[in-house]
Amino acid sequence: MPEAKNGSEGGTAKPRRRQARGERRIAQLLEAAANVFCTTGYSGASTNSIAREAGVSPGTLYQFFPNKEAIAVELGDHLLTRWRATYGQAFTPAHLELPLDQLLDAVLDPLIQFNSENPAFGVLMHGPDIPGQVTREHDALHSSMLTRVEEVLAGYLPATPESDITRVAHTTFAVFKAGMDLILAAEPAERDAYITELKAVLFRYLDPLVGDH
Amino acid sequence: MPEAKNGSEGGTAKPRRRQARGERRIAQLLEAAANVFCTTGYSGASTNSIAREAGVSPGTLYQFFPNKEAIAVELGDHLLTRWRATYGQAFTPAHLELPLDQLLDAVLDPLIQFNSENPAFGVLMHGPDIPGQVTREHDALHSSMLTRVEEVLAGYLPATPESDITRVAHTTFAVFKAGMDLILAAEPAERDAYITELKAVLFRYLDPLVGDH
DNA sequence: GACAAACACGAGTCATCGCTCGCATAACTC
DNA sequence: GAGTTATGCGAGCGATGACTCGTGTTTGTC
Repeated sequence: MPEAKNGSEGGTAKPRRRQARGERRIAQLLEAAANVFCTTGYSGASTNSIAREAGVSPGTLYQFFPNKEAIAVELGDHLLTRWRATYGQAFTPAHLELPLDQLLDAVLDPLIQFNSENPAFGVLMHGPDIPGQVTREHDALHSSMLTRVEEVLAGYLPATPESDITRVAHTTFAVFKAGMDLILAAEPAERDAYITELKAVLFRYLDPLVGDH
Repeated sequence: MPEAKNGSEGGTAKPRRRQARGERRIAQLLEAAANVFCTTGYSGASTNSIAREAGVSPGTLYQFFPNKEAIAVELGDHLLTRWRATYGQAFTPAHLELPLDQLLDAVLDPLIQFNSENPAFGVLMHGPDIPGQVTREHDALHSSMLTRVEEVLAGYLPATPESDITRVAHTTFAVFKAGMDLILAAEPAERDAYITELKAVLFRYLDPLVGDH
């Protein structure tokens, strides 16, 4: 993916040298944006409110981002990169050798932890009013993860038609996401119980399919 | 619930006689609003776009609704009323006597059909940018349904602590909603397969709990 | 210290959108 | 038909929010 930090213009946009102060401001603004997006959603978040949350003026915000969408894109890129790393670890081949219950622990725990620590991820990826570019990047990631799950399932279910496997993968994903929302919405004291419950749903769903492995 | 069609004023707001033409316009506007809400979400829908979709002027829209929120409230009320009827039927005591697999068929099929025929319901009930009144009414409905499910579960699981039952009910709901989204997003040709898949998830989740009943 | 470039500010501009208002037409009552 | 009320229109008002611009300050370089 080409690191195109400078708006949407193709060619050689001026790469404007940043000072350390500027880099700090950018990080500050992105964190502020993550907070505001979490509480009000994307379209509910005004650029002025993001600037205020970050403790800077609107003009300063536009020193670093060409428009509101670019903030979401940049934040989405950061989160997406870190998410890719997280799920890359989660799907380690060693994990996939485990029996289903331990496999679920090994795969889900890092993913759950990531979403707990980065609630903006869910908001930005699944919100209804998100800019097109973020949606497209998320869709690409989603299908690559889907393919990964399908490959794993296909290993367990060699005789099953592809369309069935795809459906099971989609269903697994949807259940994970629903459980994730439940976990995030639960009181901290309840979270572990809901994590266990999500694993139970997926275990009982997948165990009969995986069967004797 | 008091049928308060006239804005939010408490007292005796003038009940303004409607002609048949006016009732037709209202229905037309509500249907237009449902369409626009489905495609752009609530906050993305401009009152002008709703009026345009209905083929009337903005002024005409405000002849019948005091403000944008009232449109969502009125539409939400209609859908909520019909939904209550639907799930009242679905949870018929006779259905609850059935073995789990048939119980799931009997309960879920009407609910799935309703959501398929009224996609605005899901958008309005679960959207992130919905006016407070709709949210509150939906929350009330949600907890009443939750209670209903908890009662059923408590009948099957007399020795289980209340907090566990609540968690199972929440989880069941979340899985249903996720499956519903999947069904609505699927190609029409795929829908039946996804309906079956949703039932499979819930059956395998609940069967070990319900056990020998 | 001198110069340039990056950073910071916040009042102001412009477009959008919820909503109003004056006026015209249609329908109901007598 | 006369009077009244409901319905219909669409230009325009006011508020909001994304974004700009003129100006001043800090940082880096020589």
